[in-house]
Amino acid sequence: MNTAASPAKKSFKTQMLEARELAITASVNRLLSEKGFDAMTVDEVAAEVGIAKASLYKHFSSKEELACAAMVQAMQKAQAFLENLNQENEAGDLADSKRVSSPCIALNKLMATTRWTLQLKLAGEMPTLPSQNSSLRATLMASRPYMDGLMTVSDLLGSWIVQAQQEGFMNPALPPIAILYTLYARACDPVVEFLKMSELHSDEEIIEMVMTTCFAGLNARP
Amino acid sequence: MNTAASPAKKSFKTQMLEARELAITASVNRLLSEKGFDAMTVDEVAAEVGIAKASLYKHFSSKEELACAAMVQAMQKAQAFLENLNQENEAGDLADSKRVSSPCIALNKLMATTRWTLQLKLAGEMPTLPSQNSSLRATLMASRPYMDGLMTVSDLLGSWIVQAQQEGFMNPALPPIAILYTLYARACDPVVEFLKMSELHSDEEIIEMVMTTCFAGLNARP
DNA sequence: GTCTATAATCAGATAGAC
DNA sequence: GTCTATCTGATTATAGAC
Repeated sequence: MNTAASPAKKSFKTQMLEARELAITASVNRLLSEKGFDAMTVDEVAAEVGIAKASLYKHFSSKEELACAAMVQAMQKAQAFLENLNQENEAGDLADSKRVSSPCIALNKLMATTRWTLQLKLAGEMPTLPSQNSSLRATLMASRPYMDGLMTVSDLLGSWIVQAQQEGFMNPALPPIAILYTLYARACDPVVEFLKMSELHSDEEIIEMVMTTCFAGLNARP
Repeated sequence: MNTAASPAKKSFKTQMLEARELAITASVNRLLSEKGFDAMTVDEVAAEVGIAKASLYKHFSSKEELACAAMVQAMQKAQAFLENLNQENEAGDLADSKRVSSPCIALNKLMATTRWTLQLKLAGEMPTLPSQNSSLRATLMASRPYMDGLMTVSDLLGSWIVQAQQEGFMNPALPPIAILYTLYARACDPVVEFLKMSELHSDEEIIEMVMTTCFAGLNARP
């Protein structure tokens, strides 16, 4: 651990190491998004990063740890996005006097987050969640950084959901937890892949369709 | 193939064989629903059926064929359900004079189908679709019975979707294919499992919540 | 820390007796 | 057709030289 007095002291070696590990997690992230945890092999990761498999195991003690590191990184990225979104809107509220006490902000934040999630997914940067009982689940649940990130993200989204319900923009009959899960599920929505495979629509159109079905539903609105 | 003149001629041996294969597909169906194709092992199937693994391979030439047979059976079950639903409603229309030309029938059929799908899923009888590129996909796409069933089911659902849109009950801005995929996706919706794991709601409540988010959306309705 | 080579394990598939 | 025993290949993980 570095002291605040010598922040640049870790430069050479550790910086190289961190860069290498960043390259690894980036590759893992892409492969997790493309094939999922089970189908991804450690050989593939090593090949894509460009180092020997044994070297990978010097950085991460198992395939699960490897995937976990990538998931933690993705979770922290999400956390940063959400917190930034929160501050942006608060700042906007204060600065723009025309929008003072503008409603619908909580819903807009939730929609912006969902849109961002879908964009990541279409870009192949969204590691698929282990919805089924995988060996990865245990590792993730035992990972403090992952669980902390998940908790923070869930708390933020949860507060926006409750707010949007109180403001009358989201269905108050739905338990917030059900809404939260429904939004999380957009990160692994097979509809996105199916529509992408059909090649009938652009990425933007796909996002808008999924956003519509998610928030407005399939039924017609008056 | 039996002639119509001797329908009972296949009785003993082939009947036993068909019963055995039915038991196999039933076990496969359950395991596919519980763990998915990749996580399911042939050893497990053999153990659950109560025969040796080698005996399984006398019936099915590969793990893919094994799963395919179960998927075909599930698909035919779905087809039967849909066709029955179709006839039921037509008969009801003619018999009950009060309901003649009653609208909303197409939408009701779609909702009934979705509800049925969710019930199957909660009962552990819905084999998970190979959303990611699995070796199973190729086998399924090469299977005439499966593709025929899929086609029939899709055509029926598609016609109901278009009708519901024309009658003003479903969002006409959404391409029918997007609606079709969205309904298919309910068969592997992780929200169902998440809510089930939370143990806060009964199966009926879970179904109603997912139905609401699917058809009415997350947003409030006026 | 990185490499090559290899161990260890597990799962799909098969051989051959009955 | 069913069984036990075995083969084969793929994959995770490690040993040991550099």
